Amino acid sequence: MNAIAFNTLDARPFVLDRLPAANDAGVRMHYGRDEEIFGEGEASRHVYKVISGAVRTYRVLSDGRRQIVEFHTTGDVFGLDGDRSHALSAEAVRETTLQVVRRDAFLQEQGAEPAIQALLKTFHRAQAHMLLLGRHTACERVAAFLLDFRERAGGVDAIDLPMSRQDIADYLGLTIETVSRTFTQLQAAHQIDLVSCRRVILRNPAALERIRE
Amino acid sequence: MNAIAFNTLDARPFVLDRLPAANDAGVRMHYGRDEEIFGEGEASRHVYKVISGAVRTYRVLSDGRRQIVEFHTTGDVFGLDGDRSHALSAEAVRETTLQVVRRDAFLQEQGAEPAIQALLKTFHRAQAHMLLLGRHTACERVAAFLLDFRERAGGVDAIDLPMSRQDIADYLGLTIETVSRTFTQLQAAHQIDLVSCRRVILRNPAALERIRE
DNA sequence: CGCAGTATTGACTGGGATCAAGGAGCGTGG
DNA sequence: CCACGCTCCTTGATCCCAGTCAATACTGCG
Repeated sequence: MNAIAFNTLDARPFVLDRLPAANDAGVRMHYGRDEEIFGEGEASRHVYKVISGAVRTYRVLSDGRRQIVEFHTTGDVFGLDGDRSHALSAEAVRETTLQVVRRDAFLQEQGAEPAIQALLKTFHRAQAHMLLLGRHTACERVAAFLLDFRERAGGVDAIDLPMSRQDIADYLGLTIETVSRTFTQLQAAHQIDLVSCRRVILRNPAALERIRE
Repeated sequence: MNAIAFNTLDARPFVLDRLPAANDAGVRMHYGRDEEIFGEGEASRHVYKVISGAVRTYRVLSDGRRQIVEFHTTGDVFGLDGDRSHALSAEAVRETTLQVVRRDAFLQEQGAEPAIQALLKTFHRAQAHMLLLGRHTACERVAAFLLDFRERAGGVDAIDLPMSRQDIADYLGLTIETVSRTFTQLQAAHQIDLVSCRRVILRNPAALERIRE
């Protein structure tokens, strides 16, 4: 009853709350492109692990600017933003499958060791991203972004970006035009190859690392 | 013996490692202005709680730019940056007393609940700071900074900043000149009063909140 | 084919960085 | 007590990177 009363806008948490409590391993959920996973201000009852696909967590400021806080890809855990309620919103960047577990179960399982490890990892990512946003040029940000996704792809030099230019811009604290221009520059410098706008080949990762610092 | 071999540059960890293991509540340490608490790359064996004073955690980039990741004041816990070794350096902003506990003891105590809470708090601060650095004007950053320290001071409108303009600049991702100019602007707009360069009175916190958004 | 959404490119603007000079605070020593 | 030197802060002038505005090109899809 509670779940119905507090979730009239969204059927998903309702479904989850009805799951047998014994099922601590959680449940798999599927989301389509741009589908909302949770919204800022919603009660924070679950933790999510990416099985496949990609997720963006973000915040929209009062003037409409959007800051993407993090992209989560296969294996990443997210949803621990905020205390009792979410400080961020989360959406699927593309077709995405998630493992969803109850937040309290996740934080308490097995001496909380997995929870702490996941939290530490997310925290360290956030710190790294903060350092990037501090005082870096557009070129440094884009280079760091590409190298990050190269690493996530297992070190392969051909990357398929799941997200749009707008997503990248909002993640790096730049405009879509600046991101586009920077890609073009890097291509002109023979450091990347833009096969299509979503498919990038890193021609010279070492040079990108030098740019990133 | 281990402790001596691996800490010839710094006597402090040596001292800590020699403490009886039974003393899980930790030990108090005192640091003078600008004194290093730990350095980037050092083994990450302890967690710190601020008893009094203020601490900055930061990273110096290869070109000399410094990004201050966070200021820690009374009650804050820090030192969980990095996994086995510190990703950041930490220094006392001014005379500071810390409670120092062993990292493993801290992460395992009482079902790890306090550790998770401390970690979540630091994480949420990092997220908030990231949002600030994303795409905000100098004015918005400074306003947010002042309101943050107002809150830390318990909501009093007269704030004594423990740190220099350079520290503030490196924290907000601005230059010292821009920080100074912004303070001057806010004073001209009667929103703050600069009694001295370290002592600020917030004349109109509501206006600052509007600037911050 | 035409349409809509997305990406690229160009011209111009502006906020903050940079370079440079001057002022304020403060401890030290005569 | 003041003079001196040092550090930190403030102010001014100019420059440049990225934002803004605008037009064009690309892409996928009905």
